Amino acid sequence: MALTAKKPTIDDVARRSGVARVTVSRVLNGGPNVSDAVRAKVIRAVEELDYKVNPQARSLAGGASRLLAFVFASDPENEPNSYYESALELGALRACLALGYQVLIQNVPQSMPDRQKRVLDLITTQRCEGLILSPPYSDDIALIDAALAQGCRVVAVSPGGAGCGKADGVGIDDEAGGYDMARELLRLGHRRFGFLAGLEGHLSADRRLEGFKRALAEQGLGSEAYVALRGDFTFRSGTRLAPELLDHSLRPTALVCANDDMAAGVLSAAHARGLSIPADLSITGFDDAPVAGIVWPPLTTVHQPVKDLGQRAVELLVARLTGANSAPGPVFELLDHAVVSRQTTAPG
Amino acid sequence: MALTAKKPTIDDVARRSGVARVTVSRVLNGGPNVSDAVRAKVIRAVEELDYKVNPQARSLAGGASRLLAFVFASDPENEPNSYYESALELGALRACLALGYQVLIQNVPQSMPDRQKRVLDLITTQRCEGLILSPPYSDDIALIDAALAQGCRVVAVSPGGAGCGKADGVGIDDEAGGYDMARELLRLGHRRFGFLAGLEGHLSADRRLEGFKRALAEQGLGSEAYVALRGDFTFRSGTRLAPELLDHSLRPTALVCANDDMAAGVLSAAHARGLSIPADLSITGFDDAPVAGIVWPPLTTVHQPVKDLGQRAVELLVARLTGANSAPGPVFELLDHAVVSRQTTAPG
DNA sequence: ACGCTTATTGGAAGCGCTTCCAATGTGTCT
DNA sequence: AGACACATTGGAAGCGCTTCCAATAAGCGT
Repeated sequence: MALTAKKPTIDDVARRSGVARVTVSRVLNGGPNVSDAVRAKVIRAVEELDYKVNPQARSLAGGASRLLAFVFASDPENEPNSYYESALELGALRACLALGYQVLIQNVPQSMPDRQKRVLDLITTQRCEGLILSPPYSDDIALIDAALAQGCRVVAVSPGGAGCGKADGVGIDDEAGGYDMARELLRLGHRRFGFLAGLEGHLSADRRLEGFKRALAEQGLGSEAYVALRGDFTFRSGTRLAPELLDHSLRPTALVCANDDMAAGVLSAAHARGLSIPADLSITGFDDAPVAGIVWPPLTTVHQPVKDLGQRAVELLVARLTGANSAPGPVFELLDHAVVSRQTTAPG
Repeated sequence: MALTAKKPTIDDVARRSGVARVTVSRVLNGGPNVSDAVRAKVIRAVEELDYKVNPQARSLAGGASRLLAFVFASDPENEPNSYYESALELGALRACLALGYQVLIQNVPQSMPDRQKRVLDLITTQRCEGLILSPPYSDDIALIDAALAQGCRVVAVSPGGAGCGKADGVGIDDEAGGYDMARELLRLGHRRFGFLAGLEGHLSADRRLEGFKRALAEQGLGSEAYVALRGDFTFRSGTRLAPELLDHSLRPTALVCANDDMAAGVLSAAHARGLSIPADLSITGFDDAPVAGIVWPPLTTVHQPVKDLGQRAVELLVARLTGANSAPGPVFELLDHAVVSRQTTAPG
């Protein structure tokens, strides 16, 4: 096996460029007070040697690990491939690449008994400086507080409630998303609805229901106009719960789902009982995941820029870490959503 | 903001347990030659202090970063959520958690001009000790050689060809998978086929076509019995290429796809032109991704244990790094596959 | 009881980098 | 011209850990 020549160190660069180690360090970190001539010399030496800083050494000396952690909750056994989380991760990865940070992906199912400790240990053990929390962790105040207390910055992705008060956040206006979707259905003439909500604790998803209710209320429609059930965001929970919604005495003409996977499940169940979609029943999702375009007919849904959420989350975090953002209170960044009308909705 | 008390160091533990720093280090690393009494004392001190080793310091001093890199190719713009890669990643994550390693996820689209350098830089820059290559990187001999030359261990996931000769690997027998699927279709009486292959360079996916051909050949069927096209593994490429397959003069009665996403696309296109599946046309996929159960009717496909592939990949890698595996040549681990007959296949 | 090996412990050095602070040089103000 | 600010450089210390090697204690045969 070809033994690798030892990697060049900062001292090699210093020697080669005829300056002190500390000067090289300054150049590497874009520090001030370096003359152009010296800077050029150093940069040339770096290139000639193909020198790369050792992040471990830098972290040890400087106290900054440039390590972020992205925590998501989905249970691999149930949901091996949640679009929402994959896309968030991809966005985070992309931003990290651009910013020179690294992100440790951590999958901590809600079902784990010691899940909070698990996340906190990650910070301690790996020396992560920042935490990106996806739902439902983004609403876990105790966790956020604990992380903050350890000096770890945190950003919540799509927090639904009070989480906003503690940490920075990114998200869309889920309430408005639910409202917009309901408005569209009302416009089409629907007056009796089924609503398939998400897992308990996912506050942002619950806000979709609230927006839905608000739109109904504007038309003078109250709780007599809909029946709501809770699924777990999976396709299977959609197929499982669809019958209960469809057979309800209310006889809904439209089924509104808190995400696309469940909507796909509902759609499948509707097919199975021979319903013609959208003629017999309108179905809507949320997220605009790939599955929305894959099912037949393609799903009307609410688009949200999930990849961008992941990206902005990292950017917010890094802004805090570098001090670029020194706002005293938490900042929340709102991204746009939009109803995408495809072919599972029709006049009711 | 509550300033965090400084984290305890190994010296704190040493002081507290009344031994030397080096002894604590020995206990922490499970080293030999530590008396039970001392070991117990140290462990107690560690617990009382809630001490965690600093991985950066350990890495700097010991030269082992315990960092792995997982490289995947999908272009986020096209395929934000490939089941195959997500599942691989999840498996890798799980194994890393168990083994005390960390994995850096790296998305390097094939379209990047300097993709190989990108991957190698990752090793150098982040000091990764091991590389997990998913297709098509698992067949990139130049990349594998370069990584190996840098002293980085590598394991190829589902290599299709010569990659096996250089690095350790895990995978299923893709050739047999293609063969088995074809056998099933032949058994159902089909004699004219369309085959939707994957992207060029994905050698393991190509082997599925080889297996398919072998099964046909066994029945005396040659190239007159099928028409093959190349897609890019996406749903969209399935819908796009389906017409060409269906309208071919051969008039295939079964369409065999190299993965489930494309099969779902083909299915969708078949629906669009009013075909009744599987009565008018049989369609099969490969992978047994969630989408296989989501489309209507559910897809007949070849199951492969993708999560396990990711997990075993990490385990193989770590075995090399720790010396647990010191086989002179590369080892290849074969996992099981199985045809899963659902409802897109019927007698032809 | 003596020299020997073997188990257990600790001292010291140093991984590659950043931090703090002192040492120069250069220009400006009065 | 002298004092002073400022820009530019380097020396030294040390981040928290592991490695190498020396030191001591304990066990054993004869």
